Amino acid sequence: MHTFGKQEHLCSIPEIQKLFHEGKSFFRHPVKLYWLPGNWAGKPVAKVIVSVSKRNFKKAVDRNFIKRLLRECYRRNKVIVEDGLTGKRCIVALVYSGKEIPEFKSLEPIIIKLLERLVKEYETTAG
RNA sequence: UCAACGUGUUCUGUCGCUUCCGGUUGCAGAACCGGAAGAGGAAAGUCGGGGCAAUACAGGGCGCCAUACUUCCUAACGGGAAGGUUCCGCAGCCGGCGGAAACAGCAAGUGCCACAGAAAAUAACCGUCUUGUCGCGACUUGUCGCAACAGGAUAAGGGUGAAAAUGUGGGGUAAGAGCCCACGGCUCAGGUUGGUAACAACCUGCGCGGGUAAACCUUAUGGAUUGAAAGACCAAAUAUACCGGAAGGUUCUGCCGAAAGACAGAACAGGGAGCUGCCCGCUCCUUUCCGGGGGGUAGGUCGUUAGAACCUUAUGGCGACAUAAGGGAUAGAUAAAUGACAGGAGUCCCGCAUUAGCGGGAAACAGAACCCCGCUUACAACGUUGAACGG
Repeated sequence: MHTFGKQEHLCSIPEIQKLFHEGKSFFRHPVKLYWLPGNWAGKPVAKVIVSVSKRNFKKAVDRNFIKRLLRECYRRNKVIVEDGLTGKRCIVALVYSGKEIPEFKSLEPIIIKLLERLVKEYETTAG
């Protein structure tokens, strides 16, 4: 139910490059969300990648921690996307662009808002 | 306080991640269930060295780079062990202890040495001594003294400086000087003794040359380059060299042929692209379909986790370490797993009580990326050991 396995990760290099070059994005401090509609036949509704800038966090420990938080937030709230976009497919990137190490409790509501907005935007652009 | 070494919190619940094993369903791709394992002493910096891999490579010289007291250890190292020398510290000397060293050569050549100083390396500014000329003075009348100018000798004294030409004493001399002598210091050469050696002690002899090689350089030794994104293999889609099969407008020419026809070339038609808002026009290109197929992209598999490894004991060695015997072993990700939340336990700190206790807070440095051996740097708290001496 609340799984976040390998299938739901976005791993293909060309797809990632396409997402960051052509994808639409919106921002809610301190996380930026990129997205594009996908067109595969398989199971997951969304493939997700998380990213933290090396410029803001020099230590690998800090970057790993933030990525784990982002992944955890998505895992707990991905029902929003699965219910909102049944039958559709999309690829998503969550980029942390803040400069301080966040806490789980403050980060989770932001992710919820972002995912709700993603569902709305997808419906207005795709029809 | 400093230095060295060691340890580097832990348990339960809920949800979740990666790998492996087992089971169920399914033709299969997969899905689900259960179980096991899952970051460090530095995983870091990527600074040495090696394994491994690819490429290059007759042999030699020059060049370039690295290293630089000695012996030993090691697969190897710029690492380590033991020892030597010099310097520093323990208020002075000797011993002892501790620490530091880019510790081969400036006595092979070349260069450089700020400021100050006459001068920074073929030393003469002041001073000291002396010769000549001219002048002045003295008197015992051809000597002495003083001053100026010109020349010579001199490294004893002065001041400058980080550093000024071997130190002290004596002789010597016009004044001086290793010029000579005594006792020292240092360099080189030779020898004796001890030591594997660096070196130390002593003896003899030539000598006295300032510093600087993290200046060029000289000597000796070593050195191919790249780096797991190395490299090996499998390989969708799309385009396609090449091969096979089928179909392939009209006319003319050449060639083969009796003919049918095949091949080649040209023109026209057709198709496509460009110029343009459109037409005309001009330029360029020229079969189509099906099958095979090589290289090769996305992606995947291997490399890829048992290794010069670790632990214990014994033996050898001052020691680094070596040898032998025995023992325990599952991290393998790849836009990159090892987590989040909640609640305890232990440790430390603060406050209140100062006997149990209560409340609050803190837990560093830091995240495997082919694998090893080192070095360097970071580090809360706790534990162990050592440290400022003798005559």
